[in-house]
This record gives sequence, structure tokens and C-alpha cells, in this order.
Amino acid sequence: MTSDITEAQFLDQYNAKDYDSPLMTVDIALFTLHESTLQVLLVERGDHPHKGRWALPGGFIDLSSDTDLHGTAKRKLREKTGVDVPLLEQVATVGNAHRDPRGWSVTALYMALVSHAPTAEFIDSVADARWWPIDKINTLPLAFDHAELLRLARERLKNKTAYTVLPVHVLKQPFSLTQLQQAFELLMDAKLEKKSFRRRILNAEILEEVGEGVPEGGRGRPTALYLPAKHSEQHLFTRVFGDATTP
Amino acid sequence: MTSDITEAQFLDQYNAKDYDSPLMTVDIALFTLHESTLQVLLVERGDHPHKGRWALPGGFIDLSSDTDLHGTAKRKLREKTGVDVPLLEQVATVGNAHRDPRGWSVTALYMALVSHAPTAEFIDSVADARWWPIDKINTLPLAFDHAELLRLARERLKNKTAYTVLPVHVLKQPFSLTQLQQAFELLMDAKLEKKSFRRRILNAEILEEVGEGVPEGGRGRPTALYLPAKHSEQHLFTRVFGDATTP
DNA sequence: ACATATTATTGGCTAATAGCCACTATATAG
DNA sequence: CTATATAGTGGCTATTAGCCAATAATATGT
Repeated sequence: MTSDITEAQFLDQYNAKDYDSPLMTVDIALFTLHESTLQVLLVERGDHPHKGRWALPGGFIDLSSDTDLHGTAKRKLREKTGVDVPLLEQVATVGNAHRDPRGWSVTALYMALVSHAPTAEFIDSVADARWWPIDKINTLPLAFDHAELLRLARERLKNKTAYTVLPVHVLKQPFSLTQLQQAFELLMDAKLEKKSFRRRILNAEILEEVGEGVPEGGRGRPTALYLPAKHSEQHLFTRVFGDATTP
Repeated sequence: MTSDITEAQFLDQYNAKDYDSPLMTVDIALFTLHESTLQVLLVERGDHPHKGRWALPGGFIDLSSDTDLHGTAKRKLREKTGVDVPLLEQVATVGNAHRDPRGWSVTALYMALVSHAPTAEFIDSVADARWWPIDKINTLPLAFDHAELLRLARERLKNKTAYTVLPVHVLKQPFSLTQLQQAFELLMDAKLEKKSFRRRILNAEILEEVGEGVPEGGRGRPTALYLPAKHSEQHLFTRVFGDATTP
């Protein structure tokens, strides 16, 4: 009976190890844009289980150093890429008895976006990590249920792009509206109408013009360059592009 | 070194208990509508820690009987309410070192909707569980970080109501458009315009008319009654009501 | 210097849909 | 029969996405 002791006494005699508990991990789908393709960072597993397969970066919580789950995700990402990513968002949490051969396992899936340049050199120097174009993934042997996790992250990415300015995070700053539109199109996997796109973005007043730059391909009219305004992050469009919603 | 053994050998010698792992729980915010107020089901804790405080229903995963996280949430809810809820959706996962005095703890938060009637008798017979109007919660001593969890669930409920037909789940079937609008208004915590509301819902063709019923209050013109069509669940509006978005 | 190709930006129209609010329809209470 | 209450509609304006053609500003080739 615990009913007639104080909370202090209860906590004193409590030992988490007395109870069965699932494995708890964090996985991150880190996306970027490179050479006009959406890419995701994968790591080749060096240990069992699923040794040799490609996996999303992630791993176990360090109970002594991590203060929260978000911090665990940030740490894992920093260990793999050397950068603090600007956007790190929780996508879903998947847990069941069969996803990991070691036993009942739960993973909190995060999604992050980063522009290609800052991480490229670092990642290239790490033998076991590399960017993969998203549409080549289905040919890879992925570890655990990471194909499904990736699908979930991809879907969230697509949906959220339809009503936010998420794609600014995969661009080098500053950027042109043409580049931003291309980013939107790649993240949403849909073609957007030029005028509609520009009208929407400019009317929202979430970008700040910061000068002129050379157009795509080097020739043609010079282009205005923009940076996201401070409040751009929390801007939500009340109407969605195309019909780019996924049930 | 694990590098020169097979996966089978690795799994053979692996024991989850050799590693520190956080507490892993599931919590559910179960909402309903009753007497024109949004209500949430809370349970009075009978054990340490936070004995005597009100908490969201939930608890630990049963590694031997639960097959997945969603199943754990369903089981916990069934144990508390005796019903299988039609809508059970993951909201977020919160994990940190301080939310539970027993140690590093992670909880997967779910949200569920149910019409008041079917659970009322059952819940009333369970001494430690009751419905609380959502706007009276801030006067209660909630356990752990459940005030924050409830805020997260409430926010998701509000946001999702803006572009789905979620509120059909808190109504007794069949229902009138007036009742549906009231449900929308309570879940979104905003006033909606009658004509806009009706036009939107009817044009979407997600309801099926099933007859006539008495109007609200008993007097006045009789009202058409509706049931949600099979595909109503996955209908997404590409435009949002009001400006009912939360940053 | 000029014609041509190339990219950026704008103009102007149509269609869909939310906000507004007054009006009509059909019942109950007395 | 009249007043009142609730349900449902008509008809207008404003906003914004889709469409696509026109204009602007630059680089390159001759």
C-alpha cells in the first residue's frame, strides 16, 4: 500500500528500474535543398541492430546531460552536422513492440530544415553520414521503420509549407522570390503559379527587401533579394495554395 | 566491441535494463460538450506522486499487452470511460528531467472527442473521474505539467477545428446545423457567421440529411438533421474560418 | 550599337468563397 | 390570430487564387 505514506517517503523508495520501460529514442529528419532536389540526411549504422543500413540521425536520451526531449534532438543533430539548426519541429511519436528487435520501442520524430552550404563540408568529412535525394530513398535499405518515419516527416513538410513560410529555412540568405518559389515547389512537390505566389508572399509583409542580385542562370533582369522579417516565422496563411492538402 | 558479432548474437546479449531509460507514459485529453461548455475528463490521483491532484487520464505502457502507443492510449481511455472513442489523435510528446518527481519522464499526449451521453453514466459511477468545464480548470491543482498538456491539446483542438469537421464527434447523432455551428464555436472559442458556416459545410458535401427534428428550445421552425458522410473525416477545407489561427 | 534571348516583375481579368445583414419560412405559446 | 422564436435563404461586397499576356532590365552574339 502506498496510501498511507508521504510523497517524500514514496519517492525515496521509488526506483524506476523496478518497472519495465520501453526503449526511448529521438530521430530527426533533416532536410535541405541542393541542386534542385529535396535531400535528407542519413547515417549509415555502424552497430547492431541493423548494422550497415541507412537511418535517420538520432539516438537515446542522455538522462544525465539532456534536460528535455527537444534538447536531445538538438544535441543529436549537432553531433552529426556541427550546426544548430534554426527550425526543429516535432512531427510525431511512434511506439510499438516490433519496430526495434531489441524490444518495445518509442521514438519521438523531429523534422529540421537547413540551407545546404553550412553543413556540407562537415558532413562530407563524416564518413558515415550523407545527403540523399528524397526520391532515391526507396532504393535504400533503411533501418527500423525509418522509411515510415521519413514519410511522416515528408508529409508534414508538405502540409506545413502550404500555409507557412517554412521554405525560407532551406535557402541561403538573402534570396530572390524566384528561389523562394522553387523552394516552395520542391517542398510541396507541386507547381505554383508565379503571380499568385508573389502576390501572396509580398502582401503578407513577411519579407524585407535588402538589395539586388543576379538572376538565376546569370542572365536576365536582376532580381530583388529578401530576408525573412522577424515575425515571418509565426505568419500563417488563412488559405492554402493549390489543393496541396493531404488527408 | 560489437563490430565483429552477428546481429543475432548482439540481440542475444542485449538487455534493455542495462541502460538508463526515462519513464514513458501516455496521457489523453478527452473533450466533450455538455450544457454549452467544452469539458475535459480529469481523474483524481489516488497514488503518489501528486496524490489528490487532478490529472489527465493516462499511465504507463504495458509492455506485455500493448502492441503500440495508440493502443495504450485506447486502453487507458477504455479503462476510464468504458467506451471506444471515435477520434484519438496524437498531439505532442513532452519529455524532460523535471516534469515528474520520479525522474526523467516522457509522455505522449493524445486528444480525443466524444459526445457526452454514452460515457456520462459510466463516468459518474467512477468516483475519481469527472468532467470539468475547460474554463474552470485554472482553479484546480493539476498534477505534473498537465495544465500545459491541456493547453497544448486545447490549442490543437482549436486549430484543427478551423479546417476540418472535428466537432461532429462531440455531438449526438444526428444533429442540426445549428448544433454543429454551436459545437464549432465552442471548440474554436469564436463566433461564426451563420450563412458562411452553412454554405461552407453544405457545399463541402460531407453531411447527409436524414430527416427533420425539433429546433433548439422546442419552439420555432423544425430543423433538418444530418449525419456525417463516410468521407467527412478526411475532408480538409483549403481556407480557414475567421482568423482562427494560433501562431 | 543593336537584335535576341533570358529572367524578373506587373496588369488585368475571372472564379471561388467569407463577411454581412436583412428577409422569408415554419413552427409554438397564449 | 398574433407575437415570438428558431431555421434557412438572397444578394451584395471584399479578398485572394488561377490564368496568361505584357512590360522591364539585363547578358550575349553579331
